[in-house]
Amino acid sequence: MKASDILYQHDVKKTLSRLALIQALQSSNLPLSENEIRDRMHEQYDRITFYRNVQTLADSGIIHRIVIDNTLVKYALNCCGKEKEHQHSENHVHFYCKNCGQTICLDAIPAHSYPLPEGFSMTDCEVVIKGYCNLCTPGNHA
Amino acid sequence: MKASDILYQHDVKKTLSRLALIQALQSSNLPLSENEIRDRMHEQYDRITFYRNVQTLADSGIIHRIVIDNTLVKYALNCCGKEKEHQHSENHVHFYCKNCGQTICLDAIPAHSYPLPEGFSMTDCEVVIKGYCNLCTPGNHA
DNA sequence: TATTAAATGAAACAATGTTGCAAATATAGG
DNA sequence: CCTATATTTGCAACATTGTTTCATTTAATA
Repeated sequence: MKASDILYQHDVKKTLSRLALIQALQSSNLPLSENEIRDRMHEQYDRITFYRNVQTLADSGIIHRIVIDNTLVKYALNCCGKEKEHQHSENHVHFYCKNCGQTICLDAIPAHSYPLPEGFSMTDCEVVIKGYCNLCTPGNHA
Repeated sequence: MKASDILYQHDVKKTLSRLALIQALQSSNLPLSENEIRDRMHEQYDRITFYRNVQTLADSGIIHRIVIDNTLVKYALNCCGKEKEHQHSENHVHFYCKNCGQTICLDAIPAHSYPLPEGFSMTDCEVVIKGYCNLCTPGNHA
């Protein structure tokens, strides 16, 4: 889907930096870090605007934030760039390769539901699996 | 268990700042942030030493790190201060209250195992559930 | 096209995490 | 107990990440 249509459908103002940010994410089928997005945005990248826009786009449901650890955050378009019309499930599982850094949205795998203590309520469940991808798992030879 | 015994059993050198760090965590039955630990360490707290020691103690299996999000990390003793002798399970579930900030180790709940794509391998599974604790859930009146 | 509210980008700040290095300290051996 | 040695500590300086204020620019509406 066109970046401008995504913004329009989510009732978010169309600006050059937002279009460039969405297009950067669309140029990859994997979630990207700020640095990876910056490299794809070229001149359009401004750090302060970036922080504000990822907040705005996350709030409006266009993208989601994946916290790999306290020093690494990745961003991904909801619906992962596919043309699916149905709303992206917020609570799916993410995989991070500790060797190559590749991050994968396992959209097909919903986060398991865990029993909470009496009186507690849940709004989000974030699951990050760390390990090695098919290319980096010892013993696999690509 | 005494802090010095914990260090000895894990073959980590006994120093004042490590003892104070462990004792700070022992003084709470909930995981603590750096600031919460700092307040409990008083004069013994030094920021650089703190970062190095949490790394050392995590590597040796004495504590574990809970990344709530990119701007908030909590630390907890393995075995959660209880006198259990068995090794703490690395992959349990954590709960974070979005209202009061309280973080809870749900030690009894092992992280669910998720199917990975062919050729992938897992080393860690981090599950953070966010929501509201019993005191902060709307509708509950303490 | 003019109006208005929102978005941008610069500067300055705040918080978090890291590295190099000299001084201090913990353990092991005598 | 004392000395030797390797580790730990704490300072200074730096790097990265994220935020706030405010004047200017831009997008959407009438």
